[in-house]
Amino acid sequence: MPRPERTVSLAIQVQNALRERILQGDMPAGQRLTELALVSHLGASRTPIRAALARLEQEGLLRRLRSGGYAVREFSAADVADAIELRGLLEGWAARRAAQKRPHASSLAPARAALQAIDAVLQSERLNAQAFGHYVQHNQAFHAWLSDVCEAQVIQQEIRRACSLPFASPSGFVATQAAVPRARDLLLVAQDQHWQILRAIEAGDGARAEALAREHARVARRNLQRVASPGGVITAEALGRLPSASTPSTA
Amino acid sequence: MPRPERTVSLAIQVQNALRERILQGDMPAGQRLTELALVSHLGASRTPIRAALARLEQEGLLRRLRSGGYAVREFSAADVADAIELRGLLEGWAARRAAQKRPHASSLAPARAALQAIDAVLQSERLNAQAFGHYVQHNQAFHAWLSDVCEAQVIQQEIRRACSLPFASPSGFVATQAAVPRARDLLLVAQDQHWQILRAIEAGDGARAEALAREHARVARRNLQRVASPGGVITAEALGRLPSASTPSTA
DNA sequence: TCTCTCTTTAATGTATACAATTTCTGTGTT
DNA sequence: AACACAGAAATTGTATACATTAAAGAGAGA
Repeated sequence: MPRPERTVSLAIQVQNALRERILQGDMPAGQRLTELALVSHLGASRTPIRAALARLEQEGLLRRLRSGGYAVREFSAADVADAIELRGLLEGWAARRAAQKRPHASSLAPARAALQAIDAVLQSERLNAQAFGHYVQHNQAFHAWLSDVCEAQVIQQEIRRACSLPFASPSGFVATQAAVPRARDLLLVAQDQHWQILRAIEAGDGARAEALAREHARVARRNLQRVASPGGVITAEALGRLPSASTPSTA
Repeated sequence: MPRPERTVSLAIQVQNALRERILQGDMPAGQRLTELALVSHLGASRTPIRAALARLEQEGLLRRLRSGGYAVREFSAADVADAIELRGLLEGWAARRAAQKRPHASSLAPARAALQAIDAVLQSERLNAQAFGHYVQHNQAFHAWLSDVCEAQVIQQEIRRACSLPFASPSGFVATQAAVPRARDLLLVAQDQHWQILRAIEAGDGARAEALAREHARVARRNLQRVASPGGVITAEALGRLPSASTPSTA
């Protein structure tokens, strides 16, 4: 019997559509989003649009204006780096907690499966777009598993929030790496860390698991620095079609 | 010239009123909140009430129901403990970052002032309600300073969110301690940690600052365990008028 | 008596009209 | 020319009617 085929509410559709457009860079950072303009662009009425805007603010993609309304949030290179480190911090906590809980082998199985799949992807020396897609998929699975095994609702929620900023998500910069010559080398390093995190959890070594997860996030930060210009400022071109990261308003 | 006397929107008023009632335990954990019921209770129309509900969900006090609508969120003792540890994790990050930044003496001044004020409060051997009030006030000031000096917007935001759960806030259990016989002793320990955190930051010792801040949060966790019953379950009576913590639905 | 289905009820989702506030603009004065 | 003020436009905040969907209950059949 098929699932009842849940129709998503208009508000969610609007939210997704707006997120897409913001992340694609269609709306420049700092720009104010007026509800009426969105009404004419998206077709929905103000009510679901208001709801979507509120949720996108909570997601971190918009910021509230003092006088009311919202604007596309601006991210400096420092903000992006901090967001990535935040994720590392939380995942590190999750890894330590998971190690302390001494999970059964059955709990470890999905992680092992995800990592074996990544191993398979990385076997070929040259990676095409499809290979990157597979990497992203199984990478997400591993990180999702990591936030699950700690069995701490509160932390899971924060990890989900931290990863909602696309450039902070575990696979945030993988797509941009597709163009980089030595892309595979970076993924190999990350994958080695994956295995070591899993082994540390298996062995009940919480401190090591935490340290590894933190270091693992720094790989993403290093990739960010490859993309950013020497001055530490992210240019729109450098980020390509990724997030709405831009120069901070003060600089 | 006085400030323009900003009138807060109805939605905010509703949000505050609802938060108050939830935290006072007027609405039992798990209870569904229907908009129409709130309309008749609070006088506002559905629109601002919907907005308030959405924001309270983001605050963590409500949870969304699959079928739509919201219910008062239930917190287990484990949830509360995790929330406290999350705060310690974030504040630890902030402390380390602050130490790495080597802040000027002028930046340290407000922290020193807050701690000296706490010292003054703790000098008397017997603490009355007013003394606890002062402790809470300056304790909040110190922790607010801690999240400020790290100068990382992203983290500040998360700390604010983590502290919005009242039992996870730095002063969450201070009020409940007022009844405990040796209350002052616990505060003395916490205050010593405050000074050591400040010294570590001053000395640029990031690792020590982080470890201290993490340990500092564990003081709050120990206080939680004093309040919780032996089985690890928080009873409504034990928590008194504090948060809407209750037994989890599964147990 | 149980269960399945249909009807009824109640709740949320959406659209829109109105109110209040903010922001811009043009004009007048100094 | 600079500033202040008033008015108009635009934008968000609020209320409410309507649509849609989930939940509850009644009734018939097994």
